[in-house]
Amino acid sequence: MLGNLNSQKVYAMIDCNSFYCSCERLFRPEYRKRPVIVLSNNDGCAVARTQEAKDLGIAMGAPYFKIRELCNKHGVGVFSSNFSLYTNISDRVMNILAGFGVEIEVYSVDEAWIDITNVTKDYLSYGRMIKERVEREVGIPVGVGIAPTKTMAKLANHVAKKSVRSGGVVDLSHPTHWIAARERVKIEDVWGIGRRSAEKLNALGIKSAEDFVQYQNDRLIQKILTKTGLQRKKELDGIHCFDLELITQKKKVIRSSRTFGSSVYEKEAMKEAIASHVSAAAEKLRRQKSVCSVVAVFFRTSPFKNFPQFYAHEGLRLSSPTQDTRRLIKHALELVEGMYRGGFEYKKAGIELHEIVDESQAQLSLLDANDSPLSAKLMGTMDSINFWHGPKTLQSMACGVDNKAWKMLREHKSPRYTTSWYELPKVV
DNA sequence: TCTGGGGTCCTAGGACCC
DNA sequence: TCTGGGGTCCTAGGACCC
Repeated sequence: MLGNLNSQKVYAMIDCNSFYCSCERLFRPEYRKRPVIVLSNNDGCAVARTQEAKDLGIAMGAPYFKIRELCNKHGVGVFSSNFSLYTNISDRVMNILAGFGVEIEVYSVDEAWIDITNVTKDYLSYGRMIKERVEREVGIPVGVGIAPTKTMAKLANHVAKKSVRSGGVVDLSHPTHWIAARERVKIEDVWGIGRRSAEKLNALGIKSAEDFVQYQNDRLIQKILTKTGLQRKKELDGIHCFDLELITQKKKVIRSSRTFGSSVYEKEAMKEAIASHVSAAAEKLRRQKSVCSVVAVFFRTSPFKNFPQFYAHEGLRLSSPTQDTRRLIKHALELVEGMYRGGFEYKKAGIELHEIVDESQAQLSLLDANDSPLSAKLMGTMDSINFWHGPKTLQSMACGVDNKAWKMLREHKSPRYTTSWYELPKVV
């Protein structure tokens, strides 16, 4: 059903350009015109690239050891990821967007939709104003896509990024420009159509977003792409299927995992790593005021290596829900005890918390001790110490005291310019 | 030497029950 | 001894996102 015209919405999708790289550039003006990349944890691979870096042929996810030469040769600015900086800059951008007085869905660290249906009649000018203000007040360049559905606003945003002529703002609020825009966008660049689905659609002769919309057999589309895939197709033709999600949903699964800085060969080191991951995940769990009933542990060797491989992943149900780091560590370490096999070179480990529910609606167990009031107090104190004095100021002994062996490598990390008094930028 | 991390949603298929 | 259909719940795995 199309719904009547009065209920027609207009959304703007705002997306920061090469977000992590743009954050690094803020404090390093000498890189404004030069290629910049940001590396994943452990300086493993490139996870963000500026246009100049893309033009050099640096692919998303390219392992750093394979592109190091190229980077040196072309004077590419190379940075380890600095998430406290990016989150902080992201907050500033989102605050400005929220300040326009409309509904907002923060979709990721660098993207948001806002509902601009009733704030203006001239959507294009409004989009330009949004772009101009974010760039002036935070210094991060953004693209703006405007359209009656979320999926089409994403598409408009994509066109805005590619088209120099658009000046970074594309308005598809009116159907006149839909066909031309959809013809420019490859099917694999449509939001929600990944590589696998694109291959299947290509086989049906669907190459562009426009081909997709024109394809008549919706039953087949649903079969290939599932229900949500068909909804995306409709949204590309202006039919509203997805509302803005205004309330941040609590996580249903919390995961903490990491590749080791250097390989782990000992069970004790593995236990320290696992305990550290539990600590991080449990802190997240408490921050969203939840408890969990299942903890799972996994670890693995490197799939890129020739040597004997081992992968283990096991979960354990607790007798009652908890948010107590100590209890979670205890059970996670029991799992490690049972799962660990010596004689392998371990490269990665992590934990997951499942069956997460609100702490207020946790089932009371009469047989087993729930987290006691004392536990809540202890955890609360620990969280606040770590908040004010920095992560890991206070932690369980199980996490180890000197775990250099598996700690991650971050050789190119920029200072925490905005979140640490000790690392403020200096004006000289 | 060196290849990320953290999520969500959907479906198929098995187990089980009536 | 044999045959059926329909419903629900759970889990594993695929696919996608940034």
